[in-house]
Amino acid sequence: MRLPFGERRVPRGTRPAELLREAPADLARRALVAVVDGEVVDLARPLERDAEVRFLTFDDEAGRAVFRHSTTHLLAQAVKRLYPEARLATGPALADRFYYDIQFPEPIGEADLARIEAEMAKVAAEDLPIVREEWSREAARAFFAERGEPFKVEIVDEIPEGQPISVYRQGEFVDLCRGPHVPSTGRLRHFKLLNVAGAYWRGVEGNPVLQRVYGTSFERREDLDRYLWVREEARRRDHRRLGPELDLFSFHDEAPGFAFWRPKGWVLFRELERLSREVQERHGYEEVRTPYIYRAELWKVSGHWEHYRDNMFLSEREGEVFGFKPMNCPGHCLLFAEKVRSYRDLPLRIAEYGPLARCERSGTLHGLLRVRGFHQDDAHLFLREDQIADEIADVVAIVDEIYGVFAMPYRIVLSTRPEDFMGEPELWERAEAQLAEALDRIGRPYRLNPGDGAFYGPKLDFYVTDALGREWQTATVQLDFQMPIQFGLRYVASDGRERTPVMIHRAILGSIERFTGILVEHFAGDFPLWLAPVQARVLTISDEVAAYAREAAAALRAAGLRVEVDDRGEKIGLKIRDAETAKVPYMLVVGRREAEAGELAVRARKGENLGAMTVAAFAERALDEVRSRRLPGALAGREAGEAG
RNA sequence: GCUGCCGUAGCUCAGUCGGUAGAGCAUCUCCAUGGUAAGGAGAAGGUCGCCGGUUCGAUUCCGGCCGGCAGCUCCA
Repeated sequence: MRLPFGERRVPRGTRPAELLREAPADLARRALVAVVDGEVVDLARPLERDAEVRFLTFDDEAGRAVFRHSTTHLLAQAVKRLYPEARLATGPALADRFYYDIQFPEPIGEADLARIEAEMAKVAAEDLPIVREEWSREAARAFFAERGEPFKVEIVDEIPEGQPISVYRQGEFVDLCRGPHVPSTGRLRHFKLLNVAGAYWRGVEGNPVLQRVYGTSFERREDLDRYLWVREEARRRDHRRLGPELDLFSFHDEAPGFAFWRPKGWVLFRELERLSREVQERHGYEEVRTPYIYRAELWKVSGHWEHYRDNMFLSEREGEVFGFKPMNCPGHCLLFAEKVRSYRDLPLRIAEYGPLARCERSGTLHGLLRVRGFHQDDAHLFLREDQIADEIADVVAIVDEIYGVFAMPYRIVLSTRPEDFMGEPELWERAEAQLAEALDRIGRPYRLNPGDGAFYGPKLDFYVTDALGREWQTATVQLDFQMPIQFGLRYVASDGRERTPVMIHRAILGSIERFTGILVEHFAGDFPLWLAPVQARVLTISDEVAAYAREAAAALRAAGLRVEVDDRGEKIGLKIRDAETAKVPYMLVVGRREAEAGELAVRARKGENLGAMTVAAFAERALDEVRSRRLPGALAGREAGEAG
């Protein structure tokens, strides 16, 4: 046997667990499962031949999956003890959690989770060995039928001929399962049941509705605590709570899926647009504004009619159907086609920030993160095929610039041809290869996500990581050979012949609505100064300095800062508290002393006292912070750019 | 869209076993002019999501619809 800690000769039938006796203590203690010639198996699975044997711990993604999958069995066993009538369906591990779909005799609520959890703790304390057995189909069928587990019987029936049917036994509990599993229930100490939701058996509408019990588990207590803290913190930062609280935006029943931007939120929105314009102008983009509503004819040409109609807002007028645009590309194609284009004009980069509308299914709407009306920092690039790699490199450079500003690392995913696609498969393959090649050329790693491309082309999706370590899909770059053909777009090549340009659809922030929602949660409302809707608030100590306060505020506004005055007849403590709650970065306290000296007593957020300074000195300091788009303390040192 | 849950004042929530509702915060008025996270007093504020049914009477029970939440599915 070849082991990470050397080679060993052992008799046939030796178990990986036995090999661990000679392993370093840390590995021996932490190993969860073995990998024998690439196959993940139980530590108790006898070795039949010479092989390379490795061990997985909780540090390995696959190890964590096994660990959490084993926790689902712990959950199932506890449930069967408490509710013998419960019928088990399936219980897989997710990226950071697990769930088990269960049909309870009576629906349970989240209040019941603590009881189940307590029972799980008992099973874990019993430290029951988890043992694999292989059964005949008949035996498995009979067993689960007799135990009143119709879902398990159904699964048994669907296991292909020739594939072994394995069950795992821990104490009195036996579950149908492919495995592998950790060696005993005692390994699973740090777990937490999170929530209950409904789910159809096999995820098919019309099937019986089961209750999906979510939970998570970790090897170490502190990692579980950290996970739960992040969850709780995410709840506190929820943009749906903070947004209205900070006076940024709101929603009304009258327009489901469409945000109302209040003045303060709109400041944020415009600052993001400003950042985008600033960067893109430097990269040779030209901004346009095209119509919102087009005849159905256009959507038939672009392919949206066939592939995207269900998501479009359509209406009929004078016997004709019109559609509100869900994307800008067809409009930009019309613009491109207006003139005879030379190869010298390419790449032509057309940007637009106008409104888009997509009729998302009602159940998918979610605050600003998923809306029906939104704006993108959208652009369409028309180029020659030989310009693809350079142009993609340039787009990635823009991504770096923009996400660097927010200290958000990202990773890239390449999505390929979906089932519902347009055009010739060969063109798709060419486009997919070109995207991969462009990334290779600038040395950017990426992952593959087959079948997830847009209907007109493969794409690169950028997943950014926020301050809580959560990932969000934001930027997207889509390579499209189809639409230029559909629209009959041409340019005159250097040899005088007409050729079809290639198109790149790209957005960096993505939906600005969505991105604002992400930022609210990323910063927990504590925006960097350049984004803060109110950058400073002048607070008066008594009525007699109100005039001076207004004067100082006017001077700061004239300098280009967003400033409010709080001259209410309240105590300074209350005004500080209110400004702190509103997350105003600078509080400028003004009393008789400051009024006489022409100064401001500057208090930064979180109570830091910066002392008294003149109005001009504060303006200079603040403007410098705005211009540099500096980040607030906690994020300032964070690694930006690529996450690999 | 589907399943489950929810919808009472601007916000957070209590309450009515069927007899048209209450607290805190916010708002307004008055007193207090107070130096770094809540000064005091008073007032005003609700077609109890919408429509229908049952009932002498519905915010409460029933049904439908709308919206929200957790998921499923889908995705910027």
